[in-house]
Formats: sequence, structure tokens, C-alpha cells
Amino acid sequence: MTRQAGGENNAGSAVAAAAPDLGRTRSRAIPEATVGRLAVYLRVLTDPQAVRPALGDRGDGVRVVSSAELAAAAGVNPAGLRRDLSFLGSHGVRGVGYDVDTLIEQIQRVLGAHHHFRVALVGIGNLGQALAGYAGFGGRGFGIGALFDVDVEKIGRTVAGLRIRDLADAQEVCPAEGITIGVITTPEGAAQSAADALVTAGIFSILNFAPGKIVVPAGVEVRRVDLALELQMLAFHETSRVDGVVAR
Amino acid sequence: MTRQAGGENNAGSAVAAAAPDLGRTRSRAIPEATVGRLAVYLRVLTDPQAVRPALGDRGDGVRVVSSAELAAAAGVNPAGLRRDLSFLGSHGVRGVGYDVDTLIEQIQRVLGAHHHFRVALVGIGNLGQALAGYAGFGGRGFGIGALFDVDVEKIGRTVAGLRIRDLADAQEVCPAEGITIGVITTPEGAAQSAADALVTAGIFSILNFAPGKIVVPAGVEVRRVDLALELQMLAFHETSRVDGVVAR
DNA sequence: TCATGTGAACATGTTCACAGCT
DNA sequence: AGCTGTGAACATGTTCACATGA
Repeated sequence: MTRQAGGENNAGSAVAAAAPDLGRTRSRAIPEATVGRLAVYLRVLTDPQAVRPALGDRGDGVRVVSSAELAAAAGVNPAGLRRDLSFLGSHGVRGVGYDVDTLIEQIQRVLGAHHHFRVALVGIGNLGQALAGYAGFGGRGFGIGALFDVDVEKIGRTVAGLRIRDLADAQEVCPAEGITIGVITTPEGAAQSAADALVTAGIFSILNFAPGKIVVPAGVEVRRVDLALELQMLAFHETSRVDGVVAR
Repeated sequence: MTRQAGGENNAGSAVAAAAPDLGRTRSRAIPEATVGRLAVYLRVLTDPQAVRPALGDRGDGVRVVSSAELAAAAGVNPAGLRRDLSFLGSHGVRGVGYDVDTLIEQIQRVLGAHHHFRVALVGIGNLGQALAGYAGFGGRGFGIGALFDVDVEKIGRTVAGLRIRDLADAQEVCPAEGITIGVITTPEGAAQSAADALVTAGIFSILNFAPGKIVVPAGVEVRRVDLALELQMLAFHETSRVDGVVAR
């Protein structure tokens, strides 16, 4: 985990694949690890300056990429990449590779990346403000739909063009604004009540930056990003490295 | 599965380019997943208001905790917790549980949490500034030792009490300040050169917030936190949820 | 009695190697 | 010839169940 993934953080089971319309799609469940990598492939494929000679561009209009090329660009093993793509029902062409545009289309379909998702930020401190202004969010199909806090000092102020609203109003604001994803950037002690408010507002997908665990009903997906934990894993690496390299 | 109580992170999860573990510690090599959870246990054990009646506190001065209690507080499986602790060479007492203070001491030892680590931030934009002021960093044995950027507009300005310095000076600044961990919060395009500068400055542990992969020499550990990727995995969840529950 | 520590079953994820298709 | 798709081996991680020992 990434494992990122700490204390059971972001490890998980396969999830039912979106089962779209067109004839040939067998809806196997897509493993979580594969979903994460599909997002990476999509970024590489759609990045204009992805790889030196615009990825897989041949002279004619058709862009084709081999698993070896794309794997190198994404930093993964080619066989694993082919396995990942096989979950798309994708048809690469043997001896040739994958049609880039088709690939983009198919990955976008299963990831829901042709939708636009609106996100609510709860807890507008340092981190919340940074995320509100973070280009990486708006840039890839996600937009900030609302900012919430419980601090009366903050409510009403404007950050990144949005007025901070009372978390107590989430239940009205989120449905009205079409918000489906919540991001918690509160201090640790406020995270659970933030989650409760989001769940009450009909949110089923939460990204939690607060340390500690939050409890949510079944069916609500929580992904955790624990910055202190990432540092601690690096500290472990430093400790091992020094202990191992220097005298023992 | 509901992450968090159920976590890719980052790990899980994500596609971090890291050198294979050259198992280093005196006893057994500690699995990465276990390291992440040990950090979580440590947080729970040292949190003053961790669990209802201060964790495992009996009337006398000795605090004892069972795997079941601690596992519940940390949101993990008790058997897995016991296996994790077995890597410490820890000796719980059968029929009783674990001595809390001993446990804290042992986890701190393997994580290097009794050291203080100094961190350099590279790329002082929105996110970098937020992290510079983030309490969660200084709070757990990590301190910001330097801020770097390449933008002459930013160099010399002060953020969170530290003057932003030229990344070109990293090679002198990092050793002088005792910095051993680097955090990259640059835009995507600048991440590789940021990593190069850190490596040249003698840094072996890097936390990378920029999307895309960075290439580092063997022996340098890179952990990646990809915010857009986390959102995309939630978007996949939303897509599956909606497609699965609503009419098809 | 009761909770630890761990063998063994299970689940997930990664990589190899090659058959099979274009 | 060359690259995909996938069975099978391998690696890692999780959970069960119970023998063991305080």
C-alpha cells in the first residue's frame, strides 16, 4: 500500500467492474491494484509531452503503443500491464500493440473519467486551502464544489473563489451542488464528525487526510492519506539504511 | 472493503518506484506492511486520549494492552497485530497482554522514532506552503529543516519562519542542516530535477507529491503520494456504485 | 483460564515464459 | 517476426485456528 497504505489503509479487495453497454465487455471484477495503475496509464497516455516522440506516434494518424513502451513510461512491468489492460476487454493487436485512442477511451470508461466529479473539502486550514487551490485537482476531471468548516471565524470567508460554508449545511449544499466526493482535511479530533456530516449529506466516497481511523457505514469508501505515516516509513528506511551500512 | 478500517496506500497500493528491500535489521526482515502498521500502533499507544479508559490502564502503574484491544483501536485484525508485534522480538505475556511502555519503546526503536528527522521541502507552492505549516509534521519527530525552490521570485521570502533557498544550494544546505529526508511538492515537470538535486545533496529518502514517476539511483527510497490518483480511485468507486445500484 | 505466537489456509499481487494470433 | 494474452510459478499479505505457556 501504497500500501500507502498503512495499517490496512489502502489495501483491498477487487471491486465489481462497471459493466457498460457495448457488446464485448465481460465484467470481470477489476483488482484494486489494477484500478490504480489504469489511472497512471491514462495520465501517461493523455499527457501531451508524455514520452519523447509523442507516445507511439507513427507517421500516419494512428497512434499505437506496445505494452513495453507504455510500461516503460509508466514504470511498471510489461506483463503486468498487459494483464491490467486485459480487464478492459481491450483488444490489443498481436504483433502490433494497442490503439492509443481506443485505450484512452476504454480506461476513461471504467474509471468514470469522462464524468466530472465535484468534491467537497471539509476543514479549511493550511492543507485544505492548499488543496482548494491545487491545480492537480481541477485539472483531471475533479472540481471543488464546496468548502466547509465549523469555525465561525472561517465561515463566510472566501478561499480560491469559494465561500466557506458551515459544515452543518452540508446536507443541503452537497446534493444541490452535485457533490459526490468528500475530502477531510480537519485536525484529527474533528475527522469523525466531518465524516459523519459527509455521510449524512449522501457522500459515499471520502478521502481522509486526518490521521487516525474514521468509522463509516458499509458501502462508503474511505481512502486515507497519512502524511506523518509516509514520513515514518521513510524514517524506518533511514534507520535500516544507516544501521545496515554503517558499523553493526 | 472499506479502506481504513480496512489501504492503498498509498500505499498500498500505489506504484512507487522503490529499490527492493535489502533486509537490514538484525533479527528478521520486517515486511513493509508491518512497518506501516507499527507506526499506527505507535500513534494509538502514545495518543493520550487514544481509547476510552486510557488504553490498558489498570489500577496500578503498569499499563497492559491485549492484542484484541489494540487491534480494535487501530482498526486491524488481532492475529495480524500479534504477528506484527512478533517482529519486534517483543514478548507479550500469554494470558495477559503486552506491557504498553515496553511496546512503545520497541516500536520506537525499530521505526527510528526516537531520532528526530529533519526534512527539506522542494517546491514551495500551495502544497509546499501548507506542509511547511502542517502541525502533523513537527508533531511526530519530524521538523522542517529547509525550504527550496528554483523560482527567483520565491527565493529569499519567508514561509513558516524559514527562508526559501535556492535549490542549487541544496548540496551545501542539507548536510549542514542535518537533513536526511526530502519532500517534493513541485509541479510534475520539475519533480525529476528536484529529485536529482536531493540525491546529489546526499538524501536517500524522498516523499514525492508530484504525479509521474521519478528515477533515482538504487538505494534511494521514494514514496509517492498521488492526490489525483486517490480521487480517481474514488471516482471508480462512485462509478461502480452507481452503475451497480441504479438501473443499468 | 486466557491471550500470545505461529503453522497453515487463503487471498491478493507480481513476474515469468510461452502459446497463439496478426 | 513481433507482440498480445494468459497459465503457472512465485511473492507478499491476511486470516483462521489452536497449541503453548504464563
